Amino acid sequence: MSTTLRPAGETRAGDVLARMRSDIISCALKPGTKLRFETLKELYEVSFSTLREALSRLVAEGLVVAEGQRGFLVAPVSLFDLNDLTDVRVLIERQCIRLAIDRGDDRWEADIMANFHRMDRLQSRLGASYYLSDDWAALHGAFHFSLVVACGSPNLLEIRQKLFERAHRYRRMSSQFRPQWRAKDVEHKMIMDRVIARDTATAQDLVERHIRETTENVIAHASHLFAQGGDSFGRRDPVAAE
Amino acid sequence: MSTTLRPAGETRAGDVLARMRSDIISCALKPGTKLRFETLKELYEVSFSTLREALSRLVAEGLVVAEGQRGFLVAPVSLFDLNDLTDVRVLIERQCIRLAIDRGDDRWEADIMANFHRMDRLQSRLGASYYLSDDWAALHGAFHFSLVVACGSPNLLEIRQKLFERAHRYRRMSSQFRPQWRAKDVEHKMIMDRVIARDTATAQDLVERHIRETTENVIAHASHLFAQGGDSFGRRDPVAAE
DNA sequence: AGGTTTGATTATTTCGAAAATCCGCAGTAA
DNA sequence: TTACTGCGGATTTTCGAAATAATCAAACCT
Repeated sequence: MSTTLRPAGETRAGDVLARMRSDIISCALKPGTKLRFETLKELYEVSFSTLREALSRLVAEGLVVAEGQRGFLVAPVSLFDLNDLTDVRVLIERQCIRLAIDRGDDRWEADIMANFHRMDRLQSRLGASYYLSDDWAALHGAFHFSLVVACGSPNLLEIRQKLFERAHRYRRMSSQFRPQWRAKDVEHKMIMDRVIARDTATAQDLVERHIRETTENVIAHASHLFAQGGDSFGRRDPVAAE
Repeated sequence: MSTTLRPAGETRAGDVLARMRSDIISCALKPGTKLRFETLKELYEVSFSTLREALSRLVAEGLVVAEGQRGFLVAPVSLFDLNDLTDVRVLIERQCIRLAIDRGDDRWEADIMANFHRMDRLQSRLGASYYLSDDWAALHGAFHFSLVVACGSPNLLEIRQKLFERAHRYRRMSSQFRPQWRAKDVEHKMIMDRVIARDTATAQDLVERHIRETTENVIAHASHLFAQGGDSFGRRDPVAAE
């Protein structure tokens, strides 16, 4: 499971939260799985209350759903959710990019290049199967984050981060079946170039295409996974007020 | 405090969650307040673990912040946060309106009119101080929700709802100092008319103005409250990655 | 035979005590 | 005086058992 071995720093519940989040995103805990307390207690070596706290927070992040008095389960995946998620991500990411280009300074530009370089180097070191690596995924996430960090909006960044993580779960679902990923590195370089050139419109369009094409790839390679669950696939009730 | 007395239906933690959320939004629990467990245990008549679960969820909703191993406190307010919140709300709400107008059907239109009517009637019944009423606030929330419910995006609606609640806290902060609110009902009617007429551009602009003017009113009447806390006011560190 | 109620089993939810951690203060040394 | 260190009290965090609710199946009634 998760290889995070940092007992210090924060609370134990916070540690379990981070590990569970990682395990859900990486699909070590599969979508739709019932989360039984006894099982989890063994897996993460903590007690009921601590688990409950971690689960509660994951519910609010949308990675776990709570069913009345019938426990928790890993948030199911569906074609509908993936498409909806993609549309919302495009909206948020375009705004982030726009603001970041408006407000970013030299230090921001340098940070982007540094992050790209690290991602790029690891990519060539890992070869064709880089997309399976959790380390690469972390650097990939850091690169995309560095592009928008200068937007200056904590709220926007927080929303973006949660959506990014949920989307990562879908990417991860499909990656184990995908023989080879397309040349994302070229796209990343183009996005970086347009962002640093402060070419807002083009940068936004490139990022939107980047997101949408990834979603299309996921659907092409992993859509058969959505049907297996039985429930929660296809169109959801659109009047799902909270 | 909260007058919600429905012990049945959901779990006790869910009940406490709802009551605390209500109390924070209505400023019965003031921004920046330290949330001591002993105090809360008396207030809500539950035990540590149950409180902890409710608090954890509120953290993820942005209404409470957790400080390492030093407990929880009601999320502080600040001019910076209010402005940021407003900008993000405008982005989200404009998109919701656009999609709802695209996708809404007759039933949706009827629902909007019904909600407006209920809000409008209560408003005239309450007279000049309607903005102090929690009941009116609930109907006001329901009206705005009905405008966008047809957007068909669960993710968008969920984000919108959380932002709306956080904004409501700011509205509430200022309402106790505001001698009289401007004629919001006229604005609401105009928004409804343009939405039902499927006049997307105008409806979006009206909603944006509605949100921004409310924020300006809050700042005009309650900005002095932001300074009292001492910390967390004015510009925040823009590189506040999570 | 089909459907419903009852009761045993399993899982979740809640509780309050015990362990771990933090904060303030006094005492000491530089 | 200022900075560092160790103790006492208060608060948070964690734990596992007890209470509560849901599930499943067998027996019962229609």
